[in-house]
Amino acid sequence: MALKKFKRDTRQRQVILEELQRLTTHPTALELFQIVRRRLPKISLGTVYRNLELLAEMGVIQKLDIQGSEARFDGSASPHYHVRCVECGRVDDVRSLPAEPVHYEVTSVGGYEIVGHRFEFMGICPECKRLEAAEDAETRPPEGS
Amino acid sequence: MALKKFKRDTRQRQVILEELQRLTTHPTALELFQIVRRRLPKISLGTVYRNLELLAEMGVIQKLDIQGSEARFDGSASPHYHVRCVECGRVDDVRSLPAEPVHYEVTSVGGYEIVGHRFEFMGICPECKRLEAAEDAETRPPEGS
DNA sequence: GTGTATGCAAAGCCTTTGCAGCATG
DNA sequence: CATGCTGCAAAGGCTTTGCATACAC
Repeated sequence: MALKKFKRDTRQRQVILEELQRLTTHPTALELFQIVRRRLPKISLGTVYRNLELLAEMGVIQKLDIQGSEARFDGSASPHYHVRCVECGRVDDVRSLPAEPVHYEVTSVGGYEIVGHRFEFMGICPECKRLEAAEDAETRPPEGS
Repeated sequence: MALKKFKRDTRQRQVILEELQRLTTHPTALELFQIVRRRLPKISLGTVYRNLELLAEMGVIQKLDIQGSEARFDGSASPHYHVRCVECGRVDDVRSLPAEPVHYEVTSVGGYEIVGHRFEFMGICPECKRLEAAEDAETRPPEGS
């Protein structure tokens, strides 16, 4: 759709995009703000929100509405799914699945004209699994430490 | 399992559940509050939130975290997917799909232990399609025919 | 009687927005 | 230079929560 939505190429916008694309962690606006602030100490959170919204509208990045979480942002615009750790909230990419599981099979549902879909996984990340295992090992035997 | 999470059977809880189960519209907390208030004029929004949360935890109802929308609630606990109208925001059930499209095929993703998934459709509801068609007919001068 | 649930209202969180000055094209 | 963008801070929308009281058991 609209690719030239904005007119100016500001330093703030550059850095926000750069840092987001450098990350693989799908940060929240606040997290990204804190990172960007290391390079631009004067930047405001509002500017981060405004630019993320803009870049997402342009299709340069993706805004992720992950369940039970604030908005997170993905520096990659290519369609792919995500897994969210139900323990710690981190979000990772799922690149092992095709991005069109059933969408194209379902063009009409109950009178709706389907225009898209959302699909995401909930799981327990390796780190949290490790911690759980450690806790179990600690809890099970009678305490002794 | 965790069915007896709460101790008391209050009138507020009864009415909230009754009204939610009567509806097929997946109301927001506020919408349900306004409906319930017709029967219990003194009820507070906080009570509605607390009970919805509780009932969802118990598995009696479902809390839906639909994209780009406040939380909505579904009086049915049976797993099924939803379609959200991108125009007007209404949410309907999708009962024509099995509730396990790929989840059971994906027990592990990038080191995650998968415990669930979310899947929802975006579309244009019949009503909004009708309105769009009407607008088009109005905007576009009738040609030829 | 005891302790959970309620009503009320304030507070919390994330996000958006109004405004005046700044910097980009 | 014109004006889109920024920083600041206040406001907004949804949800949660502290507290004293009411009520289910």
